[in-house]
Amino acid sequence: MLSDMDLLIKLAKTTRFRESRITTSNYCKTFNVSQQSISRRLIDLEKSGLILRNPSTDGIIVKITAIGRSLLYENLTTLKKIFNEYNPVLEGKVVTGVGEGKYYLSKTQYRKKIKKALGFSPYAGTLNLKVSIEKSGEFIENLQEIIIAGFSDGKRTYGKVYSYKILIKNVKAAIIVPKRTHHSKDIIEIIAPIFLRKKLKLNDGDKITLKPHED
Amino acid sequence: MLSDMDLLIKLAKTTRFRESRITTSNYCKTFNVSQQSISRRLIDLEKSGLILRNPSTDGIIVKITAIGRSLLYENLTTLKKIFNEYNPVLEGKVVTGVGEGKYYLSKTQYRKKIKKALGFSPYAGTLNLKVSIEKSGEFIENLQEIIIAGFSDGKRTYGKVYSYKILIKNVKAAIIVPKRTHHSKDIIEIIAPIFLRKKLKLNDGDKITLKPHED
DNA sequence: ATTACTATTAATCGAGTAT
DNA sequence: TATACTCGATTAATAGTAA
Repeated sequence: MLSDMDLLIKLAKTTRFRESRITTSNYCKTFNVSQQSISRRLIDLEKSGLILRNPSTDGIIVKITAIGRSLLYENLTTLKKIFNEYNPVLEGKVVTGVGEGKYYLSKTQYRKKIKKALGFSPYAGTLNLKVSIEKSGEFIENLQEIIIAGFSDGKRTYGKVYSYKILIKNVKAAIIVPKRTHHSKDIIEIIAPIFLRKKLKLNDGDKITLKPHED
Repeated sequence: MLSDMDLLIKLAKTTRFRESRITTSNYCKTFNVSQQSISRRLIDLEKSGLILRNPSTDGIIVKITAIGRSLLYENLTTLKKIFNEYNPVLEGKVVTGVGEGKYYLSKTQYRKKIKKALGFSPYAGTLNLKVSIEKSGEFIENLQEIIIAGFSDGKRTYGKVYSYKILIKNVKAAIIVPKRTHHSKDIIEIIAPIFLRKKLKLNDGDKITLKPHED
């Protein structure tokens, strides 16, 4: 039985994510199904948003979409994890903070919740790193998410904060992402039990590597 | 639609290739199919030799077989190739030849065929490397196979030889595997247009790295 | 050559249920 | 509780063809 993923992998092998001409009669040989089936399944893949398709009497111009590509990449990551070949790191460059992490860390209730959730009392400032949006997205996606619940102090409500445990030069730390800025950004904020800038002698522009940290 | 690979990946994620207890009712939730379908599909996977299955009224003890594992690994390699993350190398240790390559290279007809197939006239000896059987198997499996046809000289017939283009310290060379010894061995034989031992100053015990070579 | 529609056949799924 | 059988319902695949 031919799965979507099988067909998508075959497409990726032959098109390499570029606009390419294929024919259903070619494909049906490799999967040992009918020409009609390949035709229908390609239409299905298009309906699912995994490929773009431009059929003609001369073949079909296909291109794997970003969604299709990320589905394939997700599969790759899964298989790497299965075979213990997944050792992700994230490179970042130290920048002077513009994030709102420091504000959050000034609230006692957040500090208490962070201590409970992450196991350390955070230093009252964040280390800000400039990163590749794409790479940080992928890195963070594969970390275990720990949610710091929001709260209300009577005057206003404070939103939840997403946190992700990491190691930064063997110091246990965490990336924090306030819910209201929970979208891809090129600056990430890091909290730690110590003043990272001082203890690790970091200056603006220094490159640093983050690793996942699981207990 | 649930494919064998989807189910096998899920099994690999939860069992990590160890004997583990699962239940069909648990699995059907993640795939959004019926309990009966998971049951039947697991039986199918067993019939295909991909898993071992020991059902009871308390669940099913499953274990992914070597065949199942290699199918998953093949998928990993395919996806790595798609995302250009596949840069295989093979480490070997120089040993004094015990292979039969030299005999083959003494036959003019083989030499002519090699020149035609690989694009170089081979030096009349082979460089022998001791390698890990498992790693060399995987390395060679992923190289393009070029067959040097066999022939007959009237007295006897000479079998075909499999060859695989490689780079050894940037020298274009090839692994050769005579058909009659075409099984996993811990010694591989390399031919090249030059006397590798002399030109690369190699001695027994020296470690060397092979890379694939495509034209 | 193609792609892909329609009608028919084949395979797969799931409800009910035995064990 | 499990697994997994039978069998009717559903879905997918193919043959024949139109475009």
